Amino acid sequence: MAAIDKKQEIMAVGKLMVQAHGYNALSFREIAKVVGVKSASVHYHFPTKGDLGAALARRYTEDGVAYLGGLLEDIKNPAVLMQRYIEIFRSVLENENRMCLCGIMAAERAHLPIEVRVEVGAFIDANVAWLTKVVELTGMASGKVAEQQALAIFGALEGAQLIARGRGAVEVYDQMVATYRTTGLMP
Amino acid sequence: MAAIDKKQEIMAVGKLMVQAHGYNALSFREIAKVVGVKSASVHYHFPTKGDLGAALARRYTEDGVAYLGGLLEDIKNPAVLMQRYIEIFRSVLENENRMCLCGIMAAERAHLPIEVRVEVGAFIDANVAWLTKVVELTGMASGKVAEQQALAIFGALEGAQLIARGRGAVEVYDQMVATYRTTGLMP
DNA sequence: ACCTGAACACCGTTCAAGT
DNA sequence: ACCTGAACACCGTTCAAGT
Repeated sequence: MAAIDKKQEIMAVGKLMVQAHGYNALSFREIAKVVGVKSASVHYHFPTKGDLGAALARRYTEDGVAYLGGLLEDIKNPAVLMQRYIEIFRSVLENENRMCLCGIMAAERAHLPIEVRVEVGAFIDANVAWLTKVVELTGMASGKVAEQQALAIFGALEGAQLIARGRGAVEVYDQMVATYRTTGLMP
Repeated sequence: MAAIDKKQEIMAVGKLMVQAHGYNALSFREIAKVVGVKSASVHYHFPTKGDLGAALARRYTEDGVAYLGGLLEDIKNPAVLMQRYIEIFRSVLENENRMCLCGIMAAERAHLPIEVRVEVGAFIDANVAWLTKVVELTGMASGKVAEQQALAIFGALEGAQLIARGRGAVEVYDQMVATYRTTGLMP
């Protein structure tokens, strides 16, 4: 069988770099070393760093959407759905203190090339859309109000992940989520 | 009168750079150009980039603590105190879409030098301590529970600022805060 | 179609040398 | 005490040249 596509290898290596240290830690020279080519070759596949970043974010969103869509088909209980969603954010944190690829990019968003920013926006939109459905399933709210609550939930979880990561303690994430729940922000 | 201390000038320029684009956008060569010296001279005042970043964070925390302390003395109504706190985050966003200097650094925390990380941690601690007092004033909670709620509020506001900034829309911040309030996360 | 070497303009950092 | 020039090892990017 043929060797794995260089393009796929580059994306795999790049994804880990971003999750570990953010977009600006993406290094063409570093990727080249790991993949076993020269940095100019990486530019052949992804002309600019922005192209690579955008490709990573787009792929990540596609995978996430597929996964969340599956959950929505399999599970009808909104509390369980939310629990699963919370666990996604948690498991990424547990995995070498990484962050959701788009979450960390959202944090860097201001100094991101426009093409990456667009993909990160698409990720946020997809998440809020999914959360809106879950909120509606709970009967807590519907329509515009449900969407607003979904956005608030997303923002709160992003913030919790960020701070827990800064502390290097998953327990901080758990604690914050627990408070979000008891205060009624999320089911 | 003598020219302003070069060290102070460097810090003033550096502060704006971080608030606008984050820690990694801090450039010794760029600062040197603006201040009118060579980059090696900036290193004379702040040996490493970490030293400069830590100094900026420490100063920012000191100023913040002084301001918040003043609020606590002048205002006894916790709802008003919280309103003021929310407005601080909001006004920074309005000011050229900047972010709280430590907020943006908190987002970058994972790839920050340790000495900067410590200062950012001190900023978070100071904010949570202040928020804990406000929560206790409301009578919503006290002791450990109040502290947990304070942490949750801080994280939620950070998240809201982050996302609103990404969107480039202050209204998103307002909307999220409104939801935090109606759901009972904060007074 | 894919890769490379070499160059360009950027970094932070170090250090011997100047005043 | 404060500043500088020059060097070092890093960036992303470009491009003519190779297979």
